[in-house]
Amino acid sequence: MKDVNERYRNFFQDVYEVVRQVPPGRVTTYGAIAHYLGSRQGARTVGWAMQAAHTLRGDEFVPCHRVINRLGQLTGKQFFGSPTAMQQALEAEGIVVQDDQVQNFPQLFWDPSAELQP
DNA sequence: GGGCTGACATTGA
DNA sequence: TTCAATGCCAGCC
Repeated sequence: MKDVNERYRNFFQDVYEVVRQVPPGRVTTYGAIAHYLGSRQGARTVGWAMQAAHTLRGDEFVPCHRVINRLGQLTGKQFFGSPTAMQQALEAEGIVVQDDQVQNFPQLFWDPSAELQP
């Protein structure tokens, strides 16, 4: 609370933290992360954080392939270098992806606000 | 220094 | 019911 301004600065950091907490075989959405951060409509910024995240690596690695839109579509697959890399990554974890769309999405959905408590 | 864009989501009509 | 407009933050021109 002392630094409300810093909270925004940690927005990316917080996004990475949440995405890293996503267990294998599960997926989350931009809105869920944004809601967890306190900004429902900030989902757009979360997507921007993902773009910056895919440039990171090593300790800062973020499983962006587990982050998709609420429609279950692999919107950012094109940023993985290969249009199927994201799908391959998800399938490797047991997630069924068909036509760039995650099957049983509601079942695989992982809500940080519900699973992860602040 | 100011304005636009971007891997989305929610609300209103 | 569906379509359109709005809101958010950070990076880039």
